[in-house]
Amino acid sequence: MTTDKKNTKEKILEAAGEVFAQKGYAGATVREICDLAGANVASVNYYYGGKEGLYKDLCHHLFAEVFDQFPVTKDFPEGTGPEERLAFFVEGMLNRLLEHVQEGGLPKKSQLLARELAAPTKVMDSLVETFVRPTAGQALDLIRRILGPNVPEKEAAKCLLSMVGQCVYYSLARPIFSRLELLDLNQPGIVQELAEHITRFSLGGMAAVRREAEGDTVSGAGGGREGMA
Amino acid sequence: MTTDKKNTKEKILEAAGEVFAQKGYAGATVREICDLAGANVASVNYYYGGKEGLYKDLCHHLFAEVFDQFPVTKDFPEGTGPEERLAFFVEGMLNRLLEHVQEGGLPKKSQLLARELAAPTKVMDSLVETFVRPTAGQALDLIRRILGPNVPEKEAAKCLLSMVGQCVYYSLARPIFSRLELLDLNQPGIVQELAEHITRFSLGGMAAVRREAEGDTVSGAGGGREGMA
DNA sequence: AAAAATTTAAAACAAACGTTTAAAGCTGTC
DNA sequence: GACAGCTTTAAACGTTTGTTTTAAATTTTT
Repeated sequence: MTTDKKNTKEKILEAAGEVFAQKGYAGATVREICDLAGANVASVNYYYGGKEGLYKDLCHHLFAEVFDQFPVTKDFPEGTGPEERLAFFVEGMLNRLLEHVQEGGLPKKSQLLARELAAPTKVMDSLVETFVRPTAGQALDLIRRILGPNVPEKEAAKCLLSMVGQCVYYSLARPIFSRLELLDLNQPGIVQELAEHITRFSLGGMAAVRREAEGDTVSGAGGGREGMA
Repeated sequence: MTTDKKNTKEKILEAAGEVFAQKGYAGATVREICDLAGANVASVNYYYGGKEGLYKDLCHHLFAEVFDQFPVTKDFPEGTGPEERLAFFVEGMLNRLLEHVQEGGLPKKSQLLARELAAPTKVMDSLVETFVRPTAGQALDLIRRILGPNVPEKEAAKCLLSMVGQCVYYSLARPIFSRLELLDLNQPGIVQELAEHITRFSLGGMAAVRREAEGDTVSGAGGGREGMA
């Protein structure tokens, strides 16, 4: 009963993570996955019904894992302000995207996410509904509270995208800024450092959006909501 | 001498743009490209030395086109502040990434960029050196001027990534937020609207970073540098 | 221990891949 | 018109792809 050696099914899933992340869906081959798993070529069809089924199972497995591991909300004390909650959200989000940096593994989830963004498969639909939509809703609530009642809904959505965009970009654009030598993601504590930056940057950005919505005229006296974090 | 009908070579490049963007490098087939171009299967090898050569030529061709079409700097009047220059930069950058939205074509460049990010090929190196590095340098200069002398270089780099990250995200993450119905990129004037948002958001974010670097103590009196856009 | 169900294994499948080949078509110059 | 130099064509090349098949091995149940 699987005491020492793992299931063939699990070994295939693990190997698929490596190969799909590295080669993409089209680029990966069933043979390479099975070789890496030490299993026969026919195993993929036997356990997952084919290459496509394996890919879908893998995606859901990986995302469920990392979403479980890093929450973006928690039970704060009653009076906790939205700024502090946002900081926690950003750090959780960034951890989900950059988990591999600290754990020292291959960036499987980020790679698969990047590939799904570049070429959405059928998996994208279920991923968005299962994982992204709830998270986005939580973030939008926070953002609305920070922006106040005078900022239109559309502006709040743009702020959400601006904030999430930063998080995702640090994960996605690594091939670019590693070549530019702008930032070394491999130094210790980098994820928390980035989380702090993104939180500060985004709070500043949202303060500017709020000032704009509430009219520039009263900007002299501090706008009413920064400097109190 | 190519009066009406185009060169076979050019027709192949055009068809390659469609197919590579839609299917990716591994997913695209030489046969499909040639069929779409109305050319023989052997043409790709004849003109471009193979699938790989065609892909490289295509990438450079497309990026050169869009970088030419949308500059991110221009000759401003002498006294123009960095904020206004940044607004121009952001709009140019966003136009490069979302050009297809206004022109109503397929997002070939964005797709290819997304795919290169997800799985960098040899092309990524030359793309970064030819197109990205100069642009990043220009942006970093602007950002340094906005942040002032007290902000460390590393913080400036993070601000650059935060700003560029927003621009890229609006282009890259379309498969996600179109499913979330957060933002409709197809409405007229959306690119300029987003450019204004990103500029405002980023200036606010950088103001916050600057305040942090110059010490939070003097934050009460407005920080000294926003509200004058 | 025998029987049944599950899992692994090797081999073969047709289809599709990028590329090559060799011949035919074309265009311009002498 | 004949020759040379590009260009285009159809066919075939050897690989590699995902999947299927058939049988042996293993595990579970009786």
